[in-house]
Amino acid sequence: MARAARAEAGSDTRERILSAALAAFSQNGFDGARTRDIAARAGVTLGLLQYHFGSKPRLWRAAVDLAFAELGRGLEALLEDPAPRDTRERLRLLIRSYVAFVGRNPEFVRLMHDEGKRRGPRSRWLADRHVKPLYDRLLGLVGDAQREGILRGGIPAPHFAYAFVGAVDVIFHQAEECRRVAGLDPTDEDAIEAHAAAVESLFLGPAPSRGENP
Amino acid sequence: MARAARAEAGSDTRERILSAALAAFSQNGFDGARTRDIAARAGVTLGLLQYHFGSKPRLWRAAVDLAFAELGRGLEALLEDPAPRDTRERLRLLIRSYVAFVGRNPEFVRLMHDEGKRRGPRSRWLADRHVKPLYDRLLGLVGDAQREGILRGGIPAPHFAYAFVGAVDVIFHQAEECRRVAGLDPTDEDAIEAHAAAVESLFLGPAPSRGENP
DNA sequence: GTCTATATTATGATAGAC
DNA sequence: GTCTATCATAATATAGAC
Repeated sequence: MARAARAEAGSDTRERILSAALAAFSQNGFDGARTRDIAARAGVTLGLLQYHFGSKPRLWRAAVDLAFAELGRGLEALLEDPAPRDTRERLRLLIRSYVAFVGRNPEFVRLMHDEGKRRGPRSRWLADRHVKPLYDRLLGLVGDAQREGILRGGIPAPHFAYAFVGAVDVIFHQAEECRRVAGLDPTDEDAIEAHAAAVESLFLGPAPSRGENP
Repeated sequence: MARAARAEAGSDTRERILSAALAAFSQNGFDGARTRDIAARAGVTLGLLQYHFGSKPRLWRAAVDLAFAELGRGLEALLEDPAPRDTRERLRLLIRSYVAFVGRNPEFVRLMHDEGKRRGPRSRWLADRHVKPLYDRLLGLVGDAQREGILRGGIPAPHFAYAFVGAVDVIFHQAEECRRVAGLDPTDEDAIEAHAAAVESLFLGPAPSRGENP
């Protein structure tokens, strides 16, 4: 099994590089991230990055694919599997899960925001390959929930969708700023929980009949 | 008036450079922006940037100061001058003005988001000098409005504040992405208006007694 | 697969003429 | 104040040994 062993070892290194790249790109953006730094974080040398990924843009794309795969694993299970009682409860779970995912993986939002503001091939690749499918699903959910009267109507779905993801994402995207100006670490589990409750309350309205004090 | 004329000319060039720098830094981030490109956009040469600002970080700070000065002019007038009827109406106007400002000056949010995610001297300078004062005022407004029952209570003010700015900012920050995935240009005046209405509805609740159709 | 060079640009900064 | 060089460095990418 010499071949399998080699593949195994190589694949492990590949993953360490990818993980380091994800961290570097999300912290410093595409331009701010340095391939030398990524190699050092992964404990390898520069030449190996070139061997495995060929170029900085290719490495970036592989890292983005990884980030979205993690999001997929975090959300798919929820959306398909554990039978949600009704649409409202399904939405509530989705909000909770999304806030928890972003709170624990803020690098995901940072990657998206670094490119979402630009024109250019990277930006288009990201929008077409990853953002569009997510956006379409979110738009569908919002539209359905509005028609069922669960979400406030009268708000165009795109504006609703962007207001929602913005309300969730920014506190985690700006975690450093938040720590400094608000003295609050939003990535604490307590803060994640508090933010999930805040977003749920703002977008779903106060929970109906759960026996809490007025 | 030879001296004044020279100062005038110099000051005009300085402003062109600053304006070009603001555009470049907000589009591409600090690391992505190139001093050569900024010089070209301003119609001057590299040496002149060095003469006027000394270094790239100093130029960046000057551009950020400019962006926040523009925000200040956009909001101060509103917060002080045109007597608002009551707290609710004052909040409503503030929301409208902030959405309009961000919609017409998305570079402002992009500057903040490029640094708010990082550690480092630039990030700290921005947080301490510009973000903290704004944040404190917003926190005060939110707290007051919650006590008066105008804003939904039970949400910790920092979470409310970040949810609010996020709900406003992201659609404009991600304008390029939004055009591509949603087919909507959020910087259109109509879209700005629609987003202001969406945020107002989400955070202030439906307008009371304005005679619209159910 | 992994490393140690090295080549090639392109960047921020400087020096000095006008 | 403004421009035209030029410097020094740091980045990505390549070549080739092991």
